[in-house]
Amino acid sequence: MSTIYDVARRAGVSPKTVSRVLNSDGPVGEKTRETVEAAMRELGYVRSNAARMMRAQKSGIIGLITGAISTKNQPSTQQGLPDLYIVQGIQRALETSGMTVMIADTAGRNDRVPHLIDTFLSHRVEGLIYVAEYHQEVNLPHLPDDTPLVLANCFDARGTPAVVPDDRRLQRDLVRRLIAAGHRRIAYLSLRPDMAAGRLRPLGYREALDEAGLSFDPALLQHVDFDQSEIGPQLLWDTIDRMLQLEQPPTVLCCGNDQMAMMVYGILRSMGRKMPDEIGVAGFDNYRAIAETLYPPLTTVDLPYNAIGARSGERLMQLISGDGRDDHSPVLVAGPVHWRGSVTELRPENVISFKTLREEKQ
Amino acid sequence: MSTIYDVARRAGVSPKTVSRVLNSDGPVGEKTRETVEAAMRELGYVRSNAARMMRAQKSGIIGLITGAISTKNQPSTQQGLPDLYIVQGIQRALETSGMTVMIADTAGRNDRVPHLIDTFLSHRVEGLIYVAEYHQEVNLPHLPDDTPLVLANCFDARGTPAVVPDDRRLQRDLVRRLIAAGHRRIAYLSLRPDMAAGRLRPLGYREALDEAGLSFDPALLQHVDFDQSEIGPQLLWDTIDRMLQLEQPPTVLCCGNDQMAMMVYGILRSMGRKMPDEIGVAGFDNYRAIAETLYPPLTTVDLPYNAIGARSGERLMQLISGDGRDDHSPVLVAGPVHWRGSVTELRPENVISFKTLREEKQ
DNA sequence: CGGTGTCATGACATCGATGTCATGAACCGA
DNA sequence: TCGGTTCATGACATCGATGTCATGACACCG
Repeated sequence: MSTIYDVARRAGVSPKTVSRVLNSDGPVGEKTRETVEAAMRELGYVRSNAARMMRAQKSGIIGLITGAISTKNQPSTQQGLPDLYIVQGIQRALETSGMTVMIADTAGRNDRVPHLIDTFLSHRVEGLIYVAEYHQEVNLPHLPDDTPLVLANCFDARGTPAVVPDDRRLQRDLVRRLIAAGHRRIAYLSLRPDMAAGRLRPLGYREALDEAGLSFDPALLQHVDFDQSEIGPQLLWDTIDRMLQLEQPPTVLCCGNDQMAMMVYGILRSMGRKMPDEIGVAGFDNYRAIAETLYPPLTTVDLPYNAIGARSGERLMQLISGDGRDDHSPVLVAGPVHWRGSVTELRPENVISFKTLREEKQ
Repeated sequence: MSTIYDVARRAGVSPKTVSRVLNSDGPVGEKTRETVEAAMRELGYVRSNAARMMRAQKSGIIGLITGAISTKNQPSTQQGLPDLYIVQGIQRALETSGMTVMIADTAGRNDRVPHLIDTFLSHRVEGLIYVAEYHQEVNLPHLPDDTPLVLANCFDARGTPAVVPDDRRLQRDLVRRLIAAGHRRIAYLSLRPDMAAGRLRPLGYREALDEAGLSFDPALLQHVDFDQSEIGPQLLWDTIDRMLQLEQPPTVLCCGNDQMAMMVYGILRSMGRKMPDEIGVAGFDNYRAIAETLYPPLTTVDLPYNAIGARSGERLMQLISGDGRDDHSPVLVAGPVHWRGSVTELRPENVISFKTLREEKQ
């Protein structure tokens, strides 16, 4: 591959002049510039990043550590593709910055993280983002102080800058909307409580109930470990069955995520329940491949992974430029409710007394 | 960040000796080695890739170009996450090679590909892999001859080394299996014929019918552009409705992919058809998030994107080492049929005459 | 017309790791 | 004991781009 020297020789100028043309540094004569540009074209010259970076002491590289790529063939993924969308958002946020994003994958093994960090450091990355597959607490090895780090979709105990979903608010918004549609008996099939989502979302659920003056019925809030491959569906079936046997059965089932909702569709139909007229279903995530393809399409709330990524990227650029290095409060991100065919708006006479609530929603 | 010189000074040796410790090059005295290693530890030394690569004229970097990350929020993704799994496979294949994989995303815009290639060349990648989101023909800009390129999940007219799914064989294997299970009226809801998959898979379908001596009924093979967001579901509904009205209706519906199958589940149930007893459904891709979560679980055939990635990685390493540079035949990859609850094995008395076929399947 | 500035260009050093060659010490066999 | 060998180490050049400083050619001003 040709170098700046080759170009210089061919154009009959000094390497420095070629460099000037490349970077529009100092002044270059019009004719000289053209000769040099021609030479570069003819040789198919591409500037060496290694040499450049070495001189400049800046790599222009952002390192991204994620399991997005390799963890996606678990027996059944409990969530959508959060980390993937996050990565996408990061790329979008950084593409205007001129930085090159390097992605490294953990291959599902957290013990490889230190090694990946080392590789990145050897490339002298200017910043690192660690992306978790679901909202959780993590504990990364320490980094040299001059390399900023942002945690996306996770947080740690050291107060490292983090960007996480606002689970509580999202669930609250969704339930608010269901209430505004006239629903009063709202069941919630939650994720395992050892996950951040399984802890925070029920809080939002209750918050919405409280606001509307609806009493909380413990029988309607159940944690279901639905993605255990064997007994998961059975657990889900039993839980739903029990709820439907209640004296005042729910009119909507809120699911921990869209994938659980998909499973619930099959179960309700096997039970002979008509959706959405007899019973509605709501998801969480707005995992479009599912939410829009299911029949009827799924009402759900948008966990904006893209935005989480984008905000992470922005936060990192901020840190690189030296700003907000001692701001330790996490960035919370939320998204809109998507109202689709899987939940009925109950008849107006039921809804009318909640007019105010409904307006507030907007 | 500290350099080899800092380490040398601290250890009281020359930089070259430090280099020798790092690379286990020439001989180093036991005590010297320990001193140097201690110095490195104390300084938190990490070797600079830029300098190394510059000297060595080798980057140890493989470039990956894909839309895997950004294309995943199309209104409804027509396929699973093929390119993602492919990327995963590539990583797995390359992780033992000591190469660093750099992933660049097209952000859904093919016009950015030349720019990405330039970026990679400026990093002096030792090889490139282009990953397509679905099996198709592509046309990339020319590369300098000394940088090898492999096409994954796509091919071009120039005979660039390529690794693609064996769509024809996969569909044939699936239909063979259905026939072995006793099915005779097998409908095929195919993808658009302008996609490689929409052309090749019907060939496999017919091949399996021919083998078994079953006559081909054109009424049972329909191309459905199901992922047009508005009319898609309606088209699918009408097509299925028409097929079920036939004098001899099908006993199984083969779908162009698992996502179409998911939609078909909803439609059949809305029509009041019981699955799998009245009618079976089969998919394509073994997109597990769908196939295993649907109720009942989906019978489908495994399009092994992982393997496509792995083979691509291996092929690239081969090219880099100089082997098989003039082998232009594409690598074809297939996977197994996954038999799940969405299709019934018809009663033995129906099946018995096909014993031979059934045995052959194994 | 000499001095001062601007413009266009080049010589040279530098970034960090490492290949090449040189040097000195210890060691070995004859 | 001496020439040859191996071992341990260092001096120096090199990779390609670019920052710093220098140089020569004009132009402009008083």
